[in-house]
Amino acid sequence: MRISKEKAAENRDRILKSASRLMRERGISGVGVDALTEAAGMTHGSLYSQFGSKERLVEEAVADAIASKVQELREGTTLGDYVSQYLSAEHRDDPGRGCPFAALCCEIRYQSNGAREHFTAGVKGVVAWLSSRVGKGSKQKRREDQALATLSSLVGALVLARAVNDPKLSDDILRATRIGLGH
Amino acid sequence: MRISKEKAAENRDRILKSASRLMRERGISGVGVDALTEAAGMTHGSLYSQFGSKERLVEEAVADAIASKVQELREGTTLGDYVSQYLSAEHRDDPGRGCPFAALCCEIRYQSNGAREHFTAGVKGVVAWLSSRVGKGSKQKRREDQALATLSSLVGALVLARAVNDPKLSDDILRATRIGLGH
DNA sequence: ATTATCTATAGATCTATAGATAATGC
DNA sequence: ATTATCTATAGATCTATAGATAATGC
Repeated sequence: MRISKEKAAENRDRILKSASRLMRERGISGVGVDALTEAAGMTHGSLYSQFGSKERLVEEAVADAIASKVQELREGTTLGDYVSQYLSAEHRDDPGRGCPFAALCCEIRYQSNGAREHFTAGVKGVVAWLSSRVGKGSKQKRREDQALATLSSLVGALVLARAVNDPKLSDDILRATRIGLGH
Repeated sequence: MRISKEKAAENRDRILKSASRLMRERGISGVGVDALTEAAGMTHGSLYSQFGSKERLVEEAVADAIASKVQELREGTTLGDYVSQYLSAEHRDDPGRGCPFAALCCEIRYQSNGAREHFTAGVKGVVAWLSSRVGKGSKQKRREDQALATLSSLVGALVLARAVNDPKLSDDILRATRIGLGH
């Protein structure tokens, strides 16, 4: 049952998109090759012909997740929009389509150099984006520091809001951090 | 080869302490029952007589890790001390003895209710501690919000500093967040 | 002829249990 | 007699590979 080049490329992309979502929902070590390919409607064999190993799929999926989130930013998002969307209950409750930094920040330490490289490049990209909208009028250096501190707040708040058991505490973390960032 | 009650209690504690450290170093799903007991000088069989399951050991180890970190706080630590120690290169490079929130925040979602409960209670405890030293003179509500935002910044910065591949970026995240918190 | 996918399976690892062992605790 | 530990092993799951299949692409 050989498949056309076009169809094969589609299948590859479907595995990549499923992986990108499942990794964020269940963690990288929490999802096996069976689950990854089954979600794309295939058996695990095709993962190996398309990517060679789980490790390489993870690398591509990390890059893809970050790229598609950065894509969303490009179209004239303001800092205020970004912060309030980032620290919303909707974002907290939908990790699969949410920020890859928040979803993968703890696990990325145990991954391949390639995956960590993509993650790091992604952080630099978002920090650059934030730098251009934060602390208007300040010096370049000061703005980059503010961007780094802002990203830390955002990621920390989201991750903690997802971690705790108590819905009120979770809401409070998001709201208090929003206020702390001036939104 | 039965062991005295005293010795058995010591063994139990040694498993607990190893688990508390290994979980933070390698992640909960990154460490198996063999590694957990071997680090305490025993075979995996004793884990089951002492704790019944990995799940219950994890619950106790989460509670123990948090309790021993809170212990460190009690003795007249200032907010400034806490922040600069928290955001230090030493803390970043020694997760096994570091903050359990930063180490486990992403994985705790997948754990038992018991483990999440201990985590959540720990967060509340540290938030209360921070509330009493933050924004002197402000109203109670405002101080709690500041405490929540501070904890988000701390955890986010540490987790990101550990995640990225680039040592300079990692240092910058810690430094910029320290400045952002006014230290 | 090439190759994307599937099926079957290998080999490693992971959690858990059963039964044996031997010193403690009564 | 009780019980903490060890050893052996079950059973599940995980990553990866080999070989068969069958439609594409030349």
